[in-house]
Amino acid sequence: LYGTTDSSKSGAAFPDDDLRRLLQQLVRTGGLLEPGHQSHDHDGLRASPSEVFALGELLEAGTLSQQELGARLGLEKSTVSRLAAGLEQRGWLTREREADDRRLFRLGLTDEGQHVAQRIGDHLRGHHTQLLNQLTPAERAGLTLGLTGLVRALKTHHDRAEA
Amino acid sequence: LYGTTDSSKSGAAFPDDDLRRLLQQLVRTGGLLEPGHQSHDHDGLRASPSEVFALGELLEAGTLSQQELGARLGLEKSTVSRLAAGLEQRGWLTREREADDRRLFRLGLTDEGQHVAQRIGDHLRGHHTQLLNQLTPAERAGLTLGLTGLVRALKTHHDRAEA
DNA sequence: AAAGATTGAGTTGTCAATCTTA
DNA sequence: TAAGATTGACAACTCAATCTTT
Repeated sequence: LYGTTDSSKSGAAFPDDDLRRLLQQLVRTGGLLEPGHQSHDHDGLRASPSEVFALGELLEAGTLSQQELGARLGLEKSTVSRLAAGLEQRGWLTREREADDRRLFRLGLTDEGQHVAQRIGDHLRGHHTQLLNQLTPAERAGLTLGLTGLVRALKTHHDRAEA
Repeated sequence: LYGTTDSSKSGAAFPDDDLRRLLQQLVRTGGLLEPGHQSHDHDGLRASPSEVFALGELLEAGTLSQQELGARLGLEKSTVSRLAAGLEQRGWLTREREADDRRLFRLGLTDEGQHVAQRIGDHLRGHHTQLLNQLTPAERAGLTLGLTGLVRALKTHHDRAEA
């Protein structure tokens, strides 16, 4: 995309064309989170990718406010609001007003929610492991190194835009 | 996500936890295509990420059917239908029924569409180059190697699911 | 039938405006 | 005022059903 054609016009010569192409392919194939599907079955349990992530974050953190969850997920507070409402309705999540500061909701997993999070987490782990096992050790090492740098670059870019 | 907690339960020990965490961060921060924004301004031109990609594909390919464009973009034919309609309305794209087989639309860029594609392409290239310049050479090399492998793995996974 | 494109319904997200508590 | 959460309007998808040409 925007790769081979007319590199003369931009004048500068972009040496990392290959890398850019790869990123685009990656984003498009998407498959990192089992793609295309906007929702997702594990053992008969249905959850959207964001719901899956949310359960994972809560399993890891114990309890979170909606804001905190939103920050971890990279989602708007409004999205988190509806997300949490949905999970609550399915009985996977509890929302209790904080005693100290009643503006906050404290989100936590129910017993069933923990069970679900655990099952889905295992499923995802397995899927990812299977994918990564198809890479050579050198590819895995390179990916780790490269993505670390890329995340750092994106983060500074993002932070700069906020200020 | 699903990383530190309770690795005992799955029994197998997942050695590539770091890599999985990185991928998740990447997907969430998203910023590869200038994130968060669901639409996107360049030089006063407004286009969604998919529209940007579509223009790029057409610039590269010359003409495409909607199916072909959808395949390259990883989008449903229905999405492509509305996408193409929108670009046509803005005067950036032409849709002509194929003479040989009138089921197909042959999509092509108008002169203005080519101009826009060129400008946006330059902008994107610049953005990506700027990002990648923040990486060390080793990180760039690793990223290229690792993503090549990952794209391959995702592709085989995807192909297997189709069959 | 089968293949390309379209249309309608539902999901997941954003952004902007509002409500509520501090 | 401002911070957390909610609501309403809209965008960009997917999926399933349909229309049109082969």
